[in-house]
Amino acid sequence: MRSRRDDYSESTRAALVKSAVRLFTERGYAGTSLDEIAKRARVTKGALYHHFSGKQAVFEAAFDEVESDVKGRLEKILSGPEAPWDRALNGLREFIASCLDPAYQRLALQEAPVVMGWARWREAEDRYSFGLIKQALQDLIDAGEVLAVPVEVTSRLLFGALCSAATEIAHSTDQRKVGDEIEDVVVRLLNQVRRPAAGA
Amino acid sequence: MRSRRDDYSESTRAALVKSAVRLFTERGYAGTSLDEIAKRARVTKGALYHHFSGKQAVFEAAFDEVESDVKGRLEKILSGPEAPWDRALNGLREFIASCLDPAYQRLALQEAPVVMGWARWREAEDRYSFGLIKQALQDLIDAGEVLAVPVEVTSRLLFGALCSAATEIAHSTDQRKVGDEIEDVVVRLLNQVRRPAAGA
DNA sequence: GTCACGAACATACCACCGGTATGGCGGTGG
DNA sequence: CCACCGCCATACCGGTGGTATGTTCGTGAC
Repeated sequence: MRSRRDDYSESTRAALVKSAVRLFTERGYAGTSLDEIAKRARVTKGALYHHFSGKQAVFEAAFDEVESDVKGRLEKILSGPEAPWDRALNGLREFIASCLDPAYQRLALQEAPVVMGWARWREAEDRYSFGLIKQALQDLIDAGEVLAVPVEVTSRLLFGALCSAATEIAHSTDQRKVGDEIEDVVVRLLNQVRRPAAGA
Repeated sequence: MRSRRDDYSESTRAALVKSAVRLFTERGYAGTSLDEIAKRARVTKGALYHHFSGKQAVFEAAFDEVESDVKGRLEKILSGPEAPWDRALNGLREFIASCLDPAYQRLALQEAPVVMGWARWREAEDRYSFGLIKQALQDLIDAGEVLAVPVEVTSRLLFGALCSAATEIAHSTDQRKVGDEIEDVVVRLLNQVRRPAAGA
């Protein structure tokens, strides 16, 4: 039976993660102290170290929090009822939109590879956004919508391009304009590799 | 007149930068202490703080060191006597090769945006590799080799894709195979946007 | 030659932060 | 009702970035 204490414990842990996401997004990993994270969650460092093994673990929890959110929205779109090509396109737009979230931008895309180490980050990304992008590309190929390409490296190229572009959008003064430009270029490129038989 | 002391000073500064490049590459920015950097250069932290205003400044000096190297090699190729299309292709190969250098990989591409802050990093990149890529793309458009595209965002997409891909290559067990795959995909994409009149 | 001066360092010290050890409070199961 | 233990607070330590101060020695003026 789930006890009252379990509720309390989970609540403080969630508060710590929420606090960590906020502060890591605002000041970065190196710029935020554990005392600040704990203080914002109205506890002390002792509580933090009870729930997490260290600063890295706190970061990874914040990372999972942010990634899960994006993954959820992407999954919903990619498993929709539309045609494969349209699902991919909508997924693309959704991913770009997600990248505009400062938390996802800084935590998951910028700092995570440095803080967690590239290998661990890549492993984690395989279970989140990158994994979905790879899957979407594979689906397009299986459906005969696009020419056969090496899925792993192509999705890696696509992922890198989108992350870089999204950062550009996020920091530009006219987000709408830059966003449209990028979507335009990507769609044009995708249309180039689209199989003639499937196209208009 | 250049004094003996100036020689000494420049020598120790260079030794500090070299030491910083080495250690930042091996252990990352957060993982290396200023004492270590100074020790490897056979001086103390006092000397380091005489030449640099702080840890960030040391990192930026190391960053400039690595970037200048890559920029030099790229400039040589891009300003060669070959046709624009071939120069671009050779530049592409050279850039991918440069990305395999652990120092450039980790320092300039991975940690720099986090350590220097994205805005400052972007500003610096405009004067280094990214600036050259953007210029190369502009040249291709001016020469009528490829379709007109928004240069800024397209080169950003390309740059992001290449960096991401290069990291993938660097960490893969069979670098040759993955490298060839990536070059193949990129060249195929580029050929898609190549103007029919200019192509074969 | 020598002497004062300042650049080029070395040394000593401080504040802060990640991490650990220990103490105490209160919900929970028996 | 009580002993236990999870949950959390407090106290403390080592290391690190940064600063302030001391020391050496090449340099240029006389």
